[in-house]
Amino acid sequence: MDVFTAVADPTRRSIVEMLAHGELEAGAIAERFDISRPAVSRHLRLLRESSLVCARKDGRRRLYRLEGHALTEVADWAERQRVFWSDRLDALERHLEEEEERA
Amino acid sequence: MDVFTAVADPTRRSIVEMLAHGELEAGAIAERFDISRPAVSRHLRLLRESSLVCARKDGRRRLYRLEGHALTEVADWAERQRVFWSDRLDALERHLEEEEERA
DNA sequence: CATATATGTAACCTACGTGTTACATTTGAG
DNA sequence: CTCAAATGTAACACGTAGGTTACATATATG
Repeated sequence: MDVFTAVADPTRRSIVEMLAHGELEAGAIAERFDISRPAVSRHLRLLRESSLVCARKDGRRRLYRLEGHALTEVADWAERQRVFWSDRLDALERHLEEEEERA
Repeated sequence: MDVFTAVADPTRRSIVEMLAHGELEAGAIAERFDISRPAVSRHLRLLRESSLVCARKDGRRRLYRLEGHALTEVADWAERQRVFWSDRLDALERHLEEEEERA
């Protein structure tokens, strides 16, 4: 699964947000959702397969943490398109659009 | 449809990339894909509904162009998570350095 | 006005993603 | 050794996304 698809799911985005603040074990992640633990486990696998997170074993627990690279891919793509777009517009057009948005 | 889901589809990402370089009419977009025109038309509608693009009529053609905000939403989210993550990583490195100093 | 062109909509089909429950696997503890 | 805890996997159900073809809706043009 590619990174964009991985991040399209709201549950997986939430997991990414959790892990952005630090390492968490699978159980701790699962208990923050209303869905079943296997469902969360699947999301974690998809996040691993898309390289958004990685996991390490600690006894019988698995500790998940965020992997920066994949996130950068998303941010960079979106930012690059946005830059092309804004370069393409001249200052006047941009100004007029902002006027319309305020109206 | 939310922006993340909109951007998860490779066809729609290609359309966004095309439009980042300038306005295009529906037909010009459609002919660059192997799928049927109605299929592309649907993608365009989804992109409109998620505010990634907007369209204006010009005679019997419809000219599509990129809309900046929605893209920014994606870029900002990804970048924000990445920053939290790297801040967290810096903290860990600092912690480990302190450990070393004590050793 | 009649017709062709450009585009979107509707109805339908299929594949796939996401949920569930039941089971397997690993590992710490008594 | 045995058992419970933590986690992942398998099999299945089901909704929805995305493809197709057929049709509808403007709008330019002869």
